Amino acid sequence: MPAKRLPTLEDVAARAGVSRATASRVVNADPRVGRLAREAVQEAIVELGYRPNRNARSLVRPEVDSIAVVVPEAEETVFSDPFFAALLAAITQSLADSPVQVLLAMGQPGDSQKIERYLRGGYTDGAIVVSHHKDDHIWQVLTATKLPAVYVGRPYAGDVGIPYVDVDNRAGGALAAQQLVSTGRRRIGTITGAMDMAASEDRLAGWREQLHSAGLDAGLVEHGDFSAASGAVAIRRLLKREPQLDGVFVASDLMAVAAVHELQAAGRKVPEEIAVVGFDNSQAAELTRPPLTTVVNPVTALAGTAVKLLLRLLEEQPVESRVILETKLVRRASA
Amino acid sequence: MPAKRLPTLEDVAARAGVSRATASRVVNADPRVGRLAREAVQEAIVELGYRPNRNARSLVRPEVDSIAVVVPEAEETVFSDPFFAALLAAITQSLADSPVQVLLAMGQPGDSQKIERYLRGGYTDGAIVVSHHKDDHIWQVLTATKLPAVYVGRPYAGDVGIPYVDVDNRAGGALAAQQLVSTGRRRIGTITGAMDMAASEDRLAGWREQLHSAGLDAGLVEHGDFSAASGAVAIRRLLKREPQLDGVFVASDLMAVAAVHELQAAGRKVPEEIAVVGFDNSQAAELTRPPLTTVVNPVTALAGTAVKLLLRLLEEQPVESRVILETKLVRRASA
DNA sequence: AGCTGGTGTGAGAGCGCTCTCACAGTGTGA
DNA sequence: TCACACTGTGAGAGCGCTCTCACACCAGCT
Repeated sequence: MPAKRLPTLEDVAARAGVSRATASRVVNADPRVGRLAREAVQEAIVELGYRPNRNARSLVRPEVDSIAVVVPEAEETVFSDPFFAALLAAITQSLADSPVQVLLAMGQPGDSQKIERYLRGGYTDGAIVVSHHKDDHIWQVLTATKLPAVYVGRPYAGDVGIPYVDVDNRAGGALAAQQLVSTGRRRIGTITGAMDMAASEDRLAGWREQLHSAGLDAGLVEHGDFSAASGAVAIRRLLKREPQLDGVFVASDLMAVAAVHELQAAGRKVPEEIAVVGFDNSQAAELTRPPLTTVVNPVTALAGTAVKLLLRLLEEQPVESRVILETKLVRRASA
Repeated sequence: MPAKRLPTLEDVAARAGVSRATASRVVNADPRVGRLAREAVQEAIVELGYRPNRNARSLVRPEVDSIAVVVPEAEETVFSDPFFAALLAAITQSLADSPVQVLLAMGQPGDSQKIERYLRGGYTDGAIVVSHHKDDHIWQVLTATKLPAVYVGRPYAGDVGIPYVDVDNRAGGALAAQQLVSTGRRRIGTITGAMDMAASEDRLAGWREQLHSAGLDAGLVEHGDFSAASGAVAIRRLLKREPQLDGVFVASDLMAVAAVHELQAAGRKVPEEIAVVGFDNSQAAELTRPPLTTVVNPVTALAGTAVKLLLRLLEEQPVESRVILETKLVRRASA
């Protein structure tokens, strides 16, 4: 029930005493308009409070005007997890100078229906999917509707015909393990992320590989879910299983910080008695005591690459089917 | 250059051997369609990867489909400041069950041009403006284009004809001061937020009022800008001006946590030697040591009310011109 | 047989805009 | 003087969709 109809270009044109075409030219800053007509139109726009109808414009001039950032996680998680926050900031940032809008689509990981409906609904021109879980069917929707999309993080299902950017998680896990091994740790555990995500698998695989080649036991694995709480629980389990634990690789800084607190509460000195290596190199890694040795997750590059790939996809240009970014270890006090 | 034209409803209809009208009915789940026709259309949709064109639909059926959350702050700030993060999460959350999309418009506080262009551009049906500064002209744009909008936080310019929701910042400041006074503090300072924002003014006014009525000096004021760094700087200045400082009200938890750390680094015991009261009751207030006594900023209610008001505005229903939410003090260890 | 009402379907208008095309008006050079 | 280009403007088609209206068809009644 649009009680008061918004002013249209037609109204503006009528008021300015010109044709709709001329009014349109003024709105779009077309230079071939006479001084008088231009001023009359501009005046009419102000008087009527005219605001172009984006839908009508997009209908006739089909340009890219929005991309969705899809995060199949609960809203609180998205805004409180520093990795997502940083990623979102970086994505928005890298689109700041373009007229492309960023839409945020979130939702419980279990219930991806809402997101799927969203993607099918034609709300957006393209999608960047972050934090993909094993069980969601997002990629199938993307494929079925041919919606241009890019994943951040390798899709669990493997190559599904959608390009992705990822950090070399396997190498990262190996780097972390190597740091622990090379500083003389011998009873090394790991706390993984949610195991329905490829990143968790890869980090674990890298850690395992490295321990094996050092001839160490790679069985001290506990599964977290990337949340702080799960990090605390996991380290307690690990300690119970192996009281002599002297090193641990934690698959995210958020969990690592929680684990360190837990260790300190249990009277264990970090790093003297037990070394901790995190993953992400988030701000928390720097601020916590002791500062966290951690594997760099190059969020800005990840976001930038994803945006670049998607924009190319939207222009129908060929793109790499995957881009793997290198990682490195930042040595601080915790290991 | 749309090389491959996307399938339209016309294409679907042709493939299914029905009219466009019938295809449209199937897409919109209109029950008055025969079994055969329905199945044929559904099949055609899958085969063609059809996805409705939102613009065309919105053109003819003008419904609310997106609202913008406008935050005139830098992207990093928005995602790292817990107040914004919580507010965004709450806004998104309260729109989660409606088909309304949330658009995020951010930008440097100084340069509100980008945001203004955005609001004028007809990208959205309504706006929730958060963190309004004295110098931005956002409200003028909103008024000029008659874009339905709601402010979170009293607009600096006062009543500008745009409804707003706010917490009672003045009462909050008074509450904080009262807590300090009533626990025997006598040399009480305050660290304000950015002074080009109404919230900062109001919190300061409440604090000042309370000190006056207790017969205490209300001159120990240092200005921050709501960032952690500014909190640290301000507390140092305060200590320099008044080494006997025994209480301080900090206008946000983020600054308060930084101030506490700074105090501890300077060897002052909190709360024994100096009591600290924050504002926001963010998660950090609970987690920091000692836990922060702080004034509650009811983020969820703020967000919910703003959304409710805006939706009513969009339905052309009358709304209150302002809603002021009550606040209270949460007593923890820091004061 | 004719009438009524319900059901499924199609034709076509029109949402607000852009853009092509045509054309009037004004110089400019042969 | 006429042909020519160039500039500014308007008429009108059409983007993909929804929705009204009309109508064909069939059942069940008189």
